[in-house]
Amino acid sequence: MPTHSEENYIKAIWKLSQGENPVVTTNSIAASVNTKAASVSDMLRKLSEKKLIRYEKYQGVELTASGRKTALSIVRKHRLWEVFLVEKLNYGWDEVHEIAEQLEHIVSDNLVDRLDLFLGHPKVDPHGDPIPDKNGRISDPNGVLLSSIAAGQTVTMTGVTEHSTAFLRYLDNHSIGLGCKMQIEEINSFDFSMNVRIKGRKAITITQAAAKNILVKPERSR
Amino acid sequence: MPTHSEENYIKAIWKLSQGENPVVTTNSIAASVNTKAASVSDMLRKLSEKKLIRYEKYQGVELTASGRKTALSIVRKHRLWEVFLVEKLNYGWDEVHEIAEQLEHIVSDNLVDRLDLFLGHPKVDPHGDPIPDKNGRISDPNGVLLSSIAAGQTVTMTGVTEHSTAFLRYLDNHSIGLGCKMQIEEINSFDFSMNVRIKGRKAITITQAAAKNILVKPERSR
DNA sequence: ATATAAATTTAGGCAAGCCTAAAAAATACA
DNA sequence: TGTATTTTTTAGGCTTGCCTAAATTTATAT
Ligand SMILES: [Mn+2]
Ligand SMILES: [Mn+2]
Ligand SMILES: [Mn+2]
Ligand SMILES: [Mn+2]
Repeated sequence: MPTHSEENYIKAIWKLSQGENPVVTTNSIAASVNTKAASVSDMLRKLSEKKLIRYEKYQGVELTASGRKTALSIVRKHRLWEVFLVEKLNYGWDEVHEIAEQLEHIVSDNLVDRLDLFLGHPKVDPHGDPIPDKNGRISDPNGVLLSSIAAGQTVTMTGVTEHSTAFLRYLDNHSIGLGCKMQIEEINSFDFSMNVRIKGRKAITITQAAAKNILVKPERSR
Repeated sequence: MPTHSEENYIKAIWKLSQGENPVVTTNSIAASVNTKAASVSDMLRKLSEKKLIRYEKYQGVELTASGRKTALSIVRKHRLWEVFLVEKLNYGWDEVHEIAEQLEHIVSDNLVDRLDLFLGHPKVDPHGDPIPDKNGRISDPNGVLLSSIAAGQTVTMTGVTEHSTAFLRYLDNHSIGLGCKMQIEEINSFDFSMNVRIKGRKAITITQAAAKNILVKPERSR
C-alpha cells in the first residue's frame, strides 16, 4: 500500500504525464506537490524501488503500468468525492478541490464502489473531467478548446482546463457552466475575444485567455 | 492542528475516560491505539506540552478542556460519517468502524456542517451513540443495560456498549436492532438468560453476556 | 517492612518525509 | 567547443512516531 505522500506524488506524476510529453521532470513534480527538488529525488528512488515508476537519474520519470493503475485509482476517488461534494453537499465547483485532496486517500475499495453507485455512476466530475472506471480505464477529455472555434458555430461546454478558484468564480459570475449551449457570434480580430450568446441570455464577451481554458463540443455540423 | 496520530490518542483518552474513572492509564491507551507503552509515554509528553492533557508522570492522564473539545470534534465526525455510511451507502452497522476511523481525520469544519445537514442533523450514530453538537456538547447515552431489567418489563433498544463485528452480527442474526421494542417474558434463574419477545415475533433467548451489552429504555411505567 | 511484580518512563535507534547546502550532470550559448 | 547556467542528485540533518531493552517508580503480597 502506498502512503498518503506516495499517492500524492504518483497522482502528480500521472497528471504531468498527460501533456504531450509523458516523461516528467523532477522540478515539475516538486512544484506540483509543493516540496523541494531534493525531496522529490528521495521519493523517486523509493517509488522506483516499488516499481511504480521507471526512473533513470537525470533522465526524468515515467509511470509503470502498476503506477498508472495506482494513479487512476486515486484520480477516480478524487473525482467521485468531488461529485459527492457538489451534488450531495451543495458545494460550488470552486470549493471542492482541497477536501477531495484529502478524501482521495481513504482506503476501501468497497467504499468507492458504493459511492459510485450512490452517485449514479457519474461519467465526469464537476469540472467535466472523466472519471476512471474501477479497472483504471479513463475516457479522453471530451471537447476542444473554445478558443479554437470559429465564429458562427454553436457549441456546448463540456469542461475546463484550469481549476483555480479565481477562474471558476469568473465563470460562475458570468453564469457559464458545464452544459451551457452557446453560439459564437463574433470574434474580435484585435484581441480575439469572443462575443458569445448563451441560449436565451444576453450576449457576453469572453477573453481569449478564458476561452483557452474552456472545453466545448461543437454542434454536430452537416 | 493535531496530527492524525495525535487525534487518535486524544480520542482514545476521551473514550477511556468515559468509564467511572476519568483518569486514564498509559497501558490502557497503548492497548487502545495499538502501540507500546513506551510510545504512549512519548506522545503524552507531547500532548501535555500542547496543553491537551494534564499529565503527571506515573499518575495517569486527564484531558484538559481544550483536549476534550478536540476529542469531541473527532467523535462528532466519526459518528456522522458512520451515519452517512449506513444511511446513504447502505453499509451494515458492523462494517463502518474502520472506514469512519479514517474519515474522522478529514479536516474541514464546513464539511462537517454540511454533512450534518445532509444527514438531517442525526442525534445518534448507527450504534445508538450520541453525536456531539458542533460546540462539543454531547448528551448522555440514552438507556440502561438490558441485563438490569426485571421480568415483565417492556423496553426499547437504544444502543450497544460493545461494537465488535462478532457481537453486531450476532444481533443481526437474531434480528435485534436499535428501536426494537421487546418484552422480557422470563429470566432464567440458573444462567440469567432472558426470554424476550420482540413485538410480533416468536420469543428468543438472550444470554446474560449479550444482555450486558445492550442498552434499552424501559417503557415509562406508572 | 520487604521483596517481588507490574506499570511506566527513559535511552537509544530506526524509517518516512521533509529541509538546506554542496556536488555533479545536463543544457544552453557564445 | 568550452564556459556559464540550470537541473538534478547527494550529503547531512531535523521531526514525528514508532520500536526494544533497561531503568525507575508504584503496587502487591508476604
Ligand atoms: Mn491528496
Ligand atoms: Mn475535478
Ligand atoms: Mn482514526
Ligand atoms: Mn459508532
